[in-house]
Amino acid sequence: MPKNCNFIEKLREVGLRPTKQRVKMCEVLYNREKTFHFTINDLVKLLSEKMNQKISLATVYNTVHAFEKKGYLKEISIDSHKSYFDTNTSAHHHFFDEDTHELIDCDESDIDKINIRKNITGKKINSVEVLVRVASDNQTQK
Amino acid sequence: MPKNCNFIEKLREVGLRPTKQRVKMCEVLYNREKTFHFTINDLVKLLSEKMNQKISLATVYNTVHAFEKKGYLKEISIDSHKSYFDTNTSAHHHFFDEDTHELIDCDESDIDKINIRKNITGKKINSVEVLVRVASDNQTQK
DNA sequence: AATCTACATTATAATAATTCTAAACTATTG
DNA sequence: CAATAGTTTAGAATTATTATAATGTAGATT
Repeated sequence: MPKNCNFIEKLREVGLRPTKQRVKMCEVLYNREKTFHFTINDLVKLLSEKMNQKISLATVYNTVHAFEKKGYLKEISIDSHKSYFDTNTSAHHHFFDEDTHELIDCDESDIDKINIRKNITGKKINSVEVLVRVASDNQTQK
Repeated sequence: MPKNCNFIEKLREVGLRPTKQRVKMCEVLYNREKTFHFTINDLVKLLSEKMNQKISLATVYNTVHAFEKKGYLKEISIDSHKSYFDTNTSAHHHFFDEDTHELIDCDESDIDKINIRKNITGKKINSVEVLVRVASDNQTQK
């Protein structure tokens, strides 16, 4: 979703009613310069603290999953027990900072196109994603 | 850990006492032809059903984490809310079958070496892993 | 081989993330 | 502006995991 677009229209386009909770969540998620990586907990905090918007936890879960299903959010796999989401829904790779637990997007140019030589009969490739784990240079490796 | 090796010795080597629970878990995990991918739940089931070994859930968690810390197991990132582990602890890539939720190892030859051009100041790369999601050919894409 | 002690195991309680439920609410349709 | 189908909500339920504290045991010491 582009920044400062008509969120009401964008929600209607995919068959989601533009409730005030959903529109507010769109503003928080998409009105930013860079793509946003977050956990549900991050988002709830942001909504309540920064926007003093009291949206029920269940609604945040519902909405994030609705946005994901409609292609407005993407879930990212990290080995924690939390789900991370990304407002950049295009196929792209990530760095994960193991010190700060922050996700960083990779540009197209950062990693060459991955060539998969393996083929599994009857299965098609849905996505190919690289996760690069980084950590502070001056510390013992995990 | 190699198949049919001296598990008692292997445990002692890394400072873990070879208790009967740990040795039994070694047998279940490492006495196989191919590498084994599992969740804690899979492992508990295997231990109780196939081996009729009643090992407490807490011990399974403790032991899996102990084995991981000592480099005998590796955690794999999948977007589920469960942790997946792999008896193959070398750096390697995976296929994830979204239909069956099964993990499949990639051979060295399946994917070219990944070249990372991005550099984050003060951070070193700990690992680079590719996850290829596959699904049945004749179904609507997720 | 009996004893000691630090490490392990265990059942159970606690916590954390997420999902479910069912009642109250609201955006849209007619 | 009433009907209704989709939403929101608080709170309960569920699931995965970790903590606790009592009991058990491997390996060292006598």
